[in-house]
Amino acid sequence: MDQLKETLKGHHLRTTTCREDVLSTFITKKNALSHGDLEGALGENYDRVTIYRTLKTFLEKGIIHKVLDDEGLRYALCSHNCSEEQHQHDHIHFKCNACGETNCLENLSIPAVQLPAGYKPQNFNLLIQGTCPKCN
Amino acid sequence: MDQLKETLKGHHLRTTTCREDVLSTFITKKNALSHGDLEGALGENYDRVTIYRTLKTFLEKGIIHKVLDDEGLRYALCSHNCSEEQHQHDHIHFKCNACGETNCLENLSIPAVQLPAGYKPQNFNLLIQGTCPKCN
DNA sequence: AAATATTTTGCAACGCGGTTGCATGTAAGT
DNA sequence: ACTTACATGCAACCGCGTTGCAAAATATTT
Ligand SMILES: [Mn+2]
Ligand SMILES: [Mn+2]
Ligand SMILES: [Zn+2]
Ligand SMILES: [Zn+2]
Repeated sequence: MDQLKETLKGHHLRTTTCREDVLSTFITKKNALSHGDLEGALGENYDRVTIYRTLKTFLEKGIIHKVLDDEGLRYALCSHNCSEEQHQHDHIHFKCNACGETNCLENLSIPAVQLPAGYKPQNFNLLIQGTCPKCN
Repeated sequence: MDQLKETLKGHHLRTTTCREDVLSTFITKKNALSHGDLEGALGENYDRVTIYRTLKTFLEKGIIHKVLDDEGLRYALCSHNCSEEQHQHDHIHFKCNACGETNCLENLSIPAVQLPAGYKPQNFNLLIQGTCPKCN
């Protein structure tokens, strides 16, 4: 059975060509993608709105996660077993100021910080900007 | 001499009532503010565009810095001696999911991380979301 | 294989955040 | 006071993202 269809089924989603193409794009390009990137990659095939809705659905079902950025949101594949119930993303994101790519550093977890009394942390987002190995 | 005027002069900016009011709003409310927050606070006094331009100018001159957010950008006062030449912001930002406020934790610097070979880091942005002391 | 129920898509329209051009108004230096 | 450089308001515009609704596609049942 097709790998893409299997992933979609695994997250309780109907297989549609748009979903397959969006998922496939995330897999082949490995960096974080904005809606505009996808629109560029998938061209005239799908309506803008459909891509927005696909991203929203993928977010909810735990297929992708948001990546914070100082200019516009991006999305990246969830590597591990995220689902509708649990998203876990304490890894670092790196944005290259030269090529503009943003990537997940899946192996690097965000270091713990000692917050002042009264703060109850739940989510962590660490974005490091600089130059990536390719542009070095 | 007025404190506000002095700050503006110090960053080589002309004193205008809009700039004074925006700066004053940042000082009295202590949390990070969005453009919308300022529009709400300053009401009918100024055009939206003027507020946008004031924020842009303050950013460039080192009076405020951007604060990352999972939904829309915010801005906060630069505490130390930022200028046109140097912005230094390695402190942590905390966003409360209850009251919605985002604050600078100026005393908490972002812990160093060991990046893989080839990555040259320049900027760090750490956003922690959770519950703040007030909403605890 | 056909019929049905349910979800997904495309289209049009809209709202919001942010930018630009240009004429007018204002601050600062002389 | 006069001049110059900068700041503001207004109008128009663009891009991102959302919503409502009818048509199309998918999954399920017969
Ligand atoms: Mn990631
Ligand atoms: Mn800050
Ligand atoms: Zn790069
Ligand atoms: Zn709070």
